[in-house]
Amino acid sequence: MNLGYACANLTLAKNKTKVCCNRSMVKKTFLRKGIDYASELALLNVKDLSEILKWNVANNINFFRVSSDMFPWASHYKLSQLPQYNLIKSELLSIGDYAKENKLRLTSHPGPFNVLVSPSASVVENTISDLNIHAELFDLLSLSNSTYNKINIHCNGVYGDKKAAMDRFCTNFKKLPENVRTRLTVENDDKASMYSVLDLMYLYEKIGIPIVFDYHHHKFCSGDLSEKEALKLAVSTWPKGVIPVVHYSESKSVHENNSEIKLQAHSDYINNLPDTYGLDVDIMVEAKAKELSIIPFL
DNA sequence: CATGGTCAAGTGGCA
DNA sequence: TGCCACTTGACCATG
Repeated sequence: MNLGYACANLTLAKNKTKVCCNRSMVKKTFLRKGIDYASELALLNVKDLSEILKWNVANNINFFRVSSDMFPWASHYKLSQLPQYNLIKSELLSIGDYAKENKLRLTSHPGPFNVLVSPSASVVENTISDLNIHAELFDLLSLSNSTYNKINIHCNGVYGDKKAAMDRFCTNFKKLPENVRTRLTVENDDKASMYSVLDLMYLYEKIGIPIVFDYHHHKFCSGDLSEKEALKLAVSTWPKGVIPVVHYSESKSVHENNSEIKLQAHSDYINNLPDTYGLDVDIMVEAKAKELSIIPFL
């Protein structure tokens, strides 16, 4: 069992050097400075990914979610067009080697704008483009073509008919290149009207895509399964030889005893680790305090 | 240099 | 209708 955290390291971010992997810019700046500046930021982001992974190794953390914002405005150019592409490429290659040597599990979680179930062709197009960028990054890192290095998404839409939406997911899944398809996973949602683990089994049965179980989301969308049942079902969708990933977080509203905050929002820290019911899983902790939240449990 | 308004993208729930 | 929440606040104009 490995514990991991997502995207950013607060300890390093507070350094004078401001280590971070999601330097970006607003639209106006992108229009003004263009791909040259995007390249500079991307190179800094990539170098800092290396710093974070080194810190992780030094602190016995070998599970980490890579930021989806490594390349600012990446959907507007090909990575190979970046002026510093060769430098970025070689840096990523060496990070990939480092990850392999140290048995680091790297995953990703593209944002809520990825909607493979969308009835809109342009939304699906943009989704495919974003997923491609994630896969290209993973290829440059020489990460495995399997859900060991998952690219995990939600369905992100229902439109009044889950089955029809999931059918579109299956259709669009077939349009994805191999380096995305082999890594793609789906996660249960945190709204009752959306996709429970049980709902997502429909996708698994049709296209064999593994399900990431999120403990916190399950509380809001159980599909009438107990936590144990839903976890076991999700774990059963993972291929042999790949340890399933689960997500764990706690409610900010409960932590801070503040009913103004939505129950779904994530707390800074966690009080417990989840019950894995004897299953071997890697736990991605989604807490605002990032690495600080898991240190007590290592 | 500190700070507050603002920021690409999709969706659903809620006040 | 507009804000919040979602895997992560960061950028940048202004004072």
